Order: sequence, then structure tokens, then C-alpha cells
Amino acid sequence: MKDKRGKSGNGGGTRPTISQVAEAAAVSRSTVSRVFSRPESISEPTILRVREVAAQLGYTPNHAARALSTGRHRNIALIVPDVANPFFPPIIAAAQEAAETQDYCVFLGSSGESAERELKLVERLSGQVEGMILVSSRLADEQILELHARQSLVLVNRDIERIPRVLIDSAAGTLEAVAHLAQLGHRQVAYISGPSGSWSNAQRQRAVRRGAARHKMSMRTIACQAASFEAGRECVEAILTMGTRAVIAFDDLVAQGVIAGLAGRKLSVPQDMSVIGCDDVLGAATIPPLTTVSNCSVDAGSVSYRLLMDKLESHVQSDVRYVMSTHLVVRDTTDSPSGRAAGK
Amino acid sequence: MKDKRGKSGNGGGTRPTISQVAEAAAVSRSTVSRVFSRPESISEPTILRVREVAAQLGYTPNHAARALSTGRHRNIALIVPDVANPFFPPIIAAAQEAAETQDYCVFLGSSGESAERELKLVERLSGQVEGMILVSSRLADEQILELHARQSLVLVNRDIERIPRVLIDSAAGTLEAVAHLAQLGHRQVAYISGPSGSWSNAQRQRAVRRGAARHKMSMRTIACQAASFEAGRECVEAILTMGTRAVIAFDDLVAQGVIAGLAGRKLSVPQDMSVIGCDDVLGAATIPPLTTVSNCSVDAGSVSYRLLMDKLESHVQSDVRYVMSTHLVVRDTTDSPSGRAAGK
DNA sequence: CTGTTAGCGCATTCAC
DNA sequence: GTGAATGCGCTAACAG
Repeated sequence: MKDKRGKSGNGGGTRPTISQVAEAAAVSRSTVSRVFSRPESISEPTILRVREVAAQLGYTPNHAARALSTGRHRNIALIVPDVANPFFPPIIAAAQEAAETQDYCVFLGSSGESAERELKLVERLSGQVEGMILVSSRLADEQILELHARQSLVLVNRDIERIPRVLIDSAAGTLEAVAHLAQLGHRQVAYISGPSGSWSNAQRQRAVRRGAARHKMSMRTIACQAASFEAGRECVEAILTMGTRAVIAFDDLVAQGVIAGLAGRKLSVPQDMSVIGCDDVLGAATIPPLTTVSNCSVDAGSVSYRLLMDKLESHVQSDVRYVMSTHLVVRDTTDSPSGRAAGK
Repeated sequence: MKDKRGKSGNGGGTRPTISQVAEAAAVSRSTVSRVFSRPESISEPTILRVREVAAQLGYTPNHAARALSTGRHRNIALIVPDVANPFFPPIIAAAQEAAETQDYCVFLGSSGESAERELKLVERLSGQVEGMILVSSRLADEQILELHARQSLVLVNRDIERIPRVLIDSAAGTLEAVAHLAQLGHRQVAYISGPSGSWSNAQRQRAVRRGAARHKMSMRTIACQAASFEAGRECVEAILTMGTRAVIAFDDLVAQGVIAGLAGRKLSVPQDMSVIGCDDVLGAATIPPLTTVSNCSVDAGSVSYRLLMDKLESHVQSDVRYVMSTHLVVRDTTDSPSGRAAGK
């Protein structure tokens, strides 16, 4: 138990403790403690003196020790299915930034789309955080509920009653997308699905179906292996044999994959095929710029953080269900089914 | 100090402590503690019994408390300039995954490219981690050195002696890129720079200059505001007035921006301009597929984690400098300066 | 406004 | 092998 942090030198400067500051400042440890946690109850002069001494000793409160005593860690955990998926980073950034302003730290977990890993992460983390934000959780409802019994939770893109959640309602935008296609003259549309456990995927698929019905279009679904560029590319085979001239993809990555696959077959977008993405993670950064269902996913990060804090502060809870709408952003990957051919 | 975690019900299941397990299993707290930290010193039967009781009580060791006593948090921090930049997520994912296998948790900090925020994050985090990985740190050398005096550090893309570091040597690939351009017949090349504080940027710029000299090409630099699509787009003005027919961009995002900006002026790639990116974060997911300097950035994540662990375990340190090479991946955005025009 | 006392949950000497 | 103390660094009553 002695010499915990190695010698001096690098990588292990032994941090000064509250006692050392207290001694050096000739006050009690409590006083030092209060200077750093509730300064309003301490006289101006002593505050200054303690601060002075602390600074020159390089003292910094030990959050772990503090947590042990208060039960408040000032840490939160953020779990996502895959950090590398461009949909999540903006959310992560926003949440972390929001946390930072309140001096909270955030643990990041990436489950690799695996419910099992997600569960492990959650359990491992649960001891050192005050609450967690589960983004697009792949866990089963029951697992989440059980977790919720002993941990403050906020969900993103997962709709479970009694748990605060922020939902990115892609239905609205997806409906617009179908309408847009219909207006262009398309009579059929294909939805290229995403991860099976995904709430967003289910929601989008439903929306496409509903929209298609409303506009008397035929609708089919193509199962995509994963939410990736490669998977999208591999779908073109199926799309082509299906004979559709318009597809709505689970997300922008898949859409880009489809476009690339099409290009590989000398088919171009939007002349030969209209392609619509989802999430708008690529912005206009594609060529041609992708028509897509845009959302304010960044806000999902800050809002979910706020929700978590609200929950932590007020123990009385109403059933918060924060829905963020989406809308279609028409860029250059959609056209009428005849396309350029019409000009011939 | 009582009732720290609220009532029972949701969001605050009061976790069982080691004492409760001890009592229920009719052993001492020490025994329970040992069962979970050094089972080899406990008899088989008691291990089983304690485990049994613990499981049914839902007991899990409190890592924060444990850390207080041992000084080992089993947490690390990972700081990046911007989570939303596609270069970092794969590194983050790899590091987190590596950590996960050893039951370590990772704090994520995104500094928004600001040295000031980075410093704050680092100081805030330093108390609850055993070590930190600074990726593309924007801090000054002195700040890093100072930090290194009291914290175990590993650097990624930052070359400071005596601190373990993994460097993605884009010089090799960048040199290839210039050679490739020269071979295509280009006599001039422009480098579109990235963040000023970036080690990688400095390295790339140097490499372009060296390569240009070697191939007797003229070389100019265009200052780009940031490492983003938009910034790249805004550079085309400068590129065009400069009269170059070949550019090497700081990264793929900037390159994509340039291509888009060009497209906006009815100029196409590679016919009118050869464009080379860096980092290969977009893979072949662009249209046309981007010629770029590829690296194994994913490995940077796992390697840096390993380096950190090595450092933590063996206090005797050699000066580790892990260099990962890069190479040019020729896809479809480069051509001879005459390009299609040659056919006319 | 400040010092004293006690304890958060756990790992760790020592004894046995 | 196991139990009884002691302390990690800090906050929270309780007095004064």
C-alpha cells in the first residue's frame, strides 16, 4: 500500500493530498476541503491562502476519493454501437462538450454492435458513473429495464416507457423522401435496411412502407448485411434484379455504397437510379451531393446529457420523451425515373 | 452521507458492499476481498461460497474504492483534437477495444482543437486514470513534458524524446505521392496544409517539399483554414489562380472538399486536376475513388494502448518510438496534367 | 467561520 | 487459509 505511484521522476509524480495542503496552510483538512467544494462557507482570507498554498503544491482534489465519500462521481458513461460509424461521433462530441462545461468526465464504450459486449461495458462502468447514456442500444428491452433499476439511464434512439429518451424521428423525413420520389414520378421504391436490432431501422422501414402506401407505390425491402459502405455496394445486385429506379437506404454510408456499386456497373446517379440516404452525416461532401434525410443528431448529444443531469438532480421523474424531427434535404441524387433518358 | 444513492426503485439501486457479502457468507471482509482480487490464496470451497453469495446479492467490486486503496484505477484517458474528424474514431475504437480485453475503461476527451481545453481535460482526468494517450496533441512541448512528469503518457503523432510515442510516418507515402505525380508528368504540385499545430501536417509539408525538389518540380503551399471539407472547398480559388494541375491535401476531407469545389466550377477530377488525399479514412467510398496516402491508423490505437500498459508495468523505460509506415494507394483521382485534353 | 470525529468501500499488513 | 486492524483521500455531521 505504500509507494503506490512509483518513484518521483516521470509517470508517477506523487500527488499532494489534502492533509499536506492543510498542514502547509496551517488549517484543518476540513477547511481545505470546503475551500474546494463549498467556498461560500469560508472567509475570504483563508480561501486565498489555501488556494495559494494548494496551487504552489500542485494540489488537485482527488475525484475518486471524493466520490467514495459523496457517492457522486461526476462521471457519466456513453455507450455507442460503433465509434467508427460517422453517425455517432458528433453525438459523442456534443455530449462530451456539454459534460465538460459542468466538469463532468465521460467514459466511452463502443460495443461493436454486440449486445454482449455492451452489457459487459455497462456493468464494468456502472460503479464509477452517476448515469449512463445508451445510444442506439442493442440490448433487449428487458436488459435495459433491469439495468434501469439500479442505474440512471438515458436512451437515444430507443423507445422504452419510463426511461428518459431522445428519439430522432426519422419517420417524418423518410415520409418526405417517399413523397419526393412520388412527385418525381416513381411508382416503386426499395428500402435498404440496416441493423436488425436498430430502432431507427424499424422506424424508417415502417415509414417507407406507410409512405409508399399513401402514394400508391409498390415497396420492397432489401436486407443489407450491415450499415456500411461495403454492404451497400453489395446490395446493388439485388436492387438491379428488382428493377426499381429509386432506393432509400438505411443511412448515408449504405447509400454511398450503392452509388459506388452502381458506378461500377456504369450506371449513374441520379440518371439511372435515384438514391436517398439517411442521417446526413456526409453533408454535401459527396459527389454528387447526396439527397438525404437530415437530422440534428448533434443536439441528441447535448440533449441526452441534459436529460441525464435533470434526472440526477430531480428525483421526481416525469416520463420524458424528447422527439427530434427530421426533414428531407434534396440535393443531387434524385431525379425522375426516366431521368436523362427522357431527353433522348 | 447516508442514503447517497436515493431510494431503491429506479436509477439508484443501492449497491451491496463487501461487508454485506461477508456477513451473508459468514466470513470476514478480507476474505471476500481476496476472493475477488487474489483467489489463489483462498480455499476452493470458500471461494465458491463467497462467489455464490456475491452473485445472488448482485455484488460487484467498487472500482473507485479499490483504486483509493491500491492507487490503480484501471482507467485510461484518450484525448483527441476532435472526435468528429474521421481520422480519430478508428483509433479510439481500437484503443477502447484493447483496453476492454484487460478490463480497463477509457475516458474520452475531445479538445475541439484547442490547447486550452486539452489542458483542462488532461488535468481534470489525471486523478482517475493510470495513464493517458494523447492523440495529435495540440499542447506545446513544454506542457506535455511537464505533464509527463506526473503522469504516464503515450503520444500518437507527436515526436518528443523520452515519451513513448507512435508515429504515423506519412512522409513515406507522401513521397510516393509526389513521385507518382512526377511520373504522370506533372511539373508542379501544391500542398494544401492542415492545422498549424499538427505534427503530421508539418511532416507532410516537408515531405512534399523534399519530393518536389527530388523530382525537380515546383512546389507551393496553400494555407487551409481547417481540416474540413468546407475549408478544402474554399481553397480551390487559390489553387486555380495558382495554375497548378496537381494538389496533395492534408487529409481526405480536404481533398474531397477540393474536388467538390472543382466540380462546382465544372472542373473534373482527374481530367482537369489531380488530387491526392491523406489518411485513407474514406476508403474507396468516394466517387471517383480517391487516390490517397494510406496508413494503418487503427493499429495506432491498439499499439498506443499496449505501449501505455508496458510503461505502467515496467517502470524501467527505454525510449520507445514506434513508427508506422504509409504508402500511396492509387485510385482514380490522379492523371497526367494533359489529362483528357491530351486526346483532343 | 473553523476544527474534530467518523466513515465511504476496499486492500493490506500482521497475527493466528 | 483466514480474521482483526489500519489507512487510502476526502466529505459530512457536530460542536464550538
